[in-house]
Amino acid sequence: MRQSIKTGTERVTIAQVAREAGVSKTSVSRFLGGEFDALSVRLRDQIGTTIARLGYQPSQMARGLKGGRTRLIGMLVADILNPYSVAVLHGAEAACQKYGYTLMLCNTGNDEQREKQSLAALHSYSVEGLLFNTQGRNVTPLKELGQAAFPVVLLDRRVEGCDFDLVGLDNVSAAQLATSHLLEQGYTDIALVVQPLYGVSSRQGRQAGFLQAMNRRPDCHGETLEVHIDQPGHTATVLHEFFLRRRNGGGRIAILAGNGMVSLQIALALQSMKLRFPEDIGLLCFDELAWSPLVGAGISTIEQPTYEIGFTAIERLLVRINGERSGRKEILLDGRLVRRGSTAPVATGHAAP
Amino acid sequence: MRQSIKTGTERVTIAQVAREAGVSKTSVSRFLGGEFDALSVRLRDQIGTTIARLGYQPSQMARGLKGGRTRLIGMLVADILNPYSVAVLHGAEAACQKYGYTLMLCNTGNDEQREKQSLAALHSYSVEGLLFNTQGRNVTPLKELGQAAFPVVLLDRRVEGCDFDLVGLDNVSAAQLATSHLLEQGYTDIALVVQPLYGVSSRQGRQAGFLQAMNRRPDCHGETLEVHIDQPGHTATVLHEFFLRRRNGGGRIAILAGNGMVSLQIALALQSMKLRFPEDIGLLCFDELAWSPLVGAGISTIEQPTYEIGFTAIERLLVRINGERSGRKEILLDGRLVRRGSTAPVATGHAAP
DNA sequence: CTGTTAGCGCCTTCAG
DNA sequence: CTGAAGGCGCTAACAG
Repeated sequence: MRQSIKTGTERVTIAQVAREAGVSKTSVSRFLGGEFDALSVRLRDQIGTTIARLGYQPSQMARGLKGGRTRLIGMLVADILNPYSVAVLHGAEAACQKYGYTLMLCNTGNDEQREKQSLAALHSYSVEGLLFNTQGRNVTPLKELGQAAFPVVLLDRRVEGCDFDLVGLDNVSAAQLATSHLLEQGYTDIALVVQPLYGVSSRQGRQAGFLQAMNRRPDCHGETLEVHIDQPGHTATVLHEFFLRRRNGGGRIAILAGNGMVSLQIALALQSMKLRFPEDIGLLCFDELAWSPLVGAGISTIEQPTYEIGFTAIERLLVRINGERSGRKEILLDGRLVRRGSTAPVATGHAAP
Repeated sequence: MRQSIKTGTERVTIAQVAREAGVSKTSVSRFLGGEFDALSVRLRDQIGTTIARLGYQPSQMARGLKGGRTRLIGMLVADILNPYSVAVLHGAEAACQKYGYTLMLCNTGNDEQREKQSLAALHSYSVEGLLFNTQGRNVTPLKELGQAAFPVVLLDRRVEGCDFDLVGLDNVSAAQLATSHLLEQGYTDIALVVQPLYGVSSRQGRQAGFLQAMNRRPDCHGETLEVHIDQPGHTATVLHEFFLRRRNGGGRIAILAGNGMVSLQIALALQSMKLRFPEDIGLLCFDELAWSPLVGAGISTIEQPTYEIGFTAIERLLVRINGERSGRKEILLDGRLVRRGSTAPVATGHAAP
């Protein structure tokens, strides 16, 4: 006879519904499970009415406890401040809503310790599966999941030694597309600017595509520049050195930014160096951002189908959750080139001041 | 003796730990609950070792079922594509991680139907509290929560007829700050451009601050422009009309953008109208965005302490969850003016082409 | 078609 | 200090 001190919201239970409807809990449970062919019309109506009247909602906790169907999906994001992650999250959340799942979100901030803790947290809630955008280093905890055949779909970044499904961009093709575009526009000295390659397969893929495209043009020069974007001024320094190194070669210089975070740093660096694009330097960026059309004459980009990536990843995960046991599958979606002023061909050599 | 067909990850249970450690489930439970003073050192060690060896993690589902402490917090976001929401989410997620909670995220896309469904979903998982960034219209389901004294903290937007706590920007002051800045810089014809005011208290607050500041300057002209940013070209049209209407008044025109989403539309519109700032028009935007420094001579902004808003909101929610019953509390944080080129005072009347 | 009986994994009295 | 027993809300055999 104790009163709940907590909220006053006494949760309506299946037992209450059963009692008020004058039936057994089992029947109510069947109703909830949609087993209508196992219920007389009379019962069905009584139960339906009572549920509506009481505003009853089954507890997913209790349901999950029994059968393991928690209808929960965990999502681990390497960096929630990265617009890419958010865009993918958007698609994933939409898919979850469509299929009746709920997303538990953890941001790891590219930290392996937090990644591990978050993994533990999600596990403790018996999520049915995981969408995983890993930070890349020290992936032992992930591997354990793999051995346990736990449903996991990787986002964007592959993990060595694990045979998880993956959904992401076709990085090699996209980078080829990007590089070819720059070459076609008459750029001859191109720097691919990326965050540290180590451990991040998508960056490596983009580099591979870049190199392949450059190799077809021995008359042109290509190099990869690694920048630490959390280190203030680093991008500007690296860029400056590159520019000094190549400016007198007589070629036309361009930069290919490896992702949206890098794009921002590059745009800021170019601004501080007073370099305009495309007059002084060509610029093409991975990731279409809200502001891509706005800066200078507009920045050309490789747009990723981010919403689709997130949505597809959830669908793939649900397939796994529903028991599919086939081999590892990679779903690579195509990037799209968005041409803007920053890669326009400049008539003649327009010298910087 | 049935094998789990699902994953092969046979969940380690408290019973297993108890058996292997040669103790009772109760003792293990005490260990988990931190009741060490009720355990002999020997037991404590045995249990600790066994837990570590088995990699046991208690099921939050089962825990929650019993006592209601699910350690789950639901977050309802009006629009995940709004950078503001993401920034707040960032802070909220960090706070959750700090305090051992996990976030269940739902995006309502500013749709009242989805808001209602998401609410139901979160409820079914027995979240202990809710962070709520409502779409504003039709708030009956929210009110029911209020009557049940369920812990809720509102983000950014107030809800009429509910006495929930709220964390957000001090919109009135921030708008005064913004408007004053424009006036000080010599702008005389100012348009506050916002999304529809109806039902969204933060927009109304910003308008109030704007009007208050304008009223102190009867020699200047201020008006509020509502735009529908999902309607292509609408912002440009409204802006164009405003510009035509005021350009011959001899005053200096400026725009105050009501939030980040609007800022983007305005920047695009101005670009298509070939209007430069500050030469042709002044521009000040609510919400500091990654690209604010990049466009034109840089866009002046009112920066919100978004991370802090999210973090504080969680902390406030936890206070409520832990039983605080005091009256409604509003925590309003201050905005910060970031001066850039877009509100620079222009020497003389610089006519547009 | 319907209800009874057992748990799911954990916490919480209540006895030793 | 320790453990046995009961129940949280729900589902899943197993009988009728």
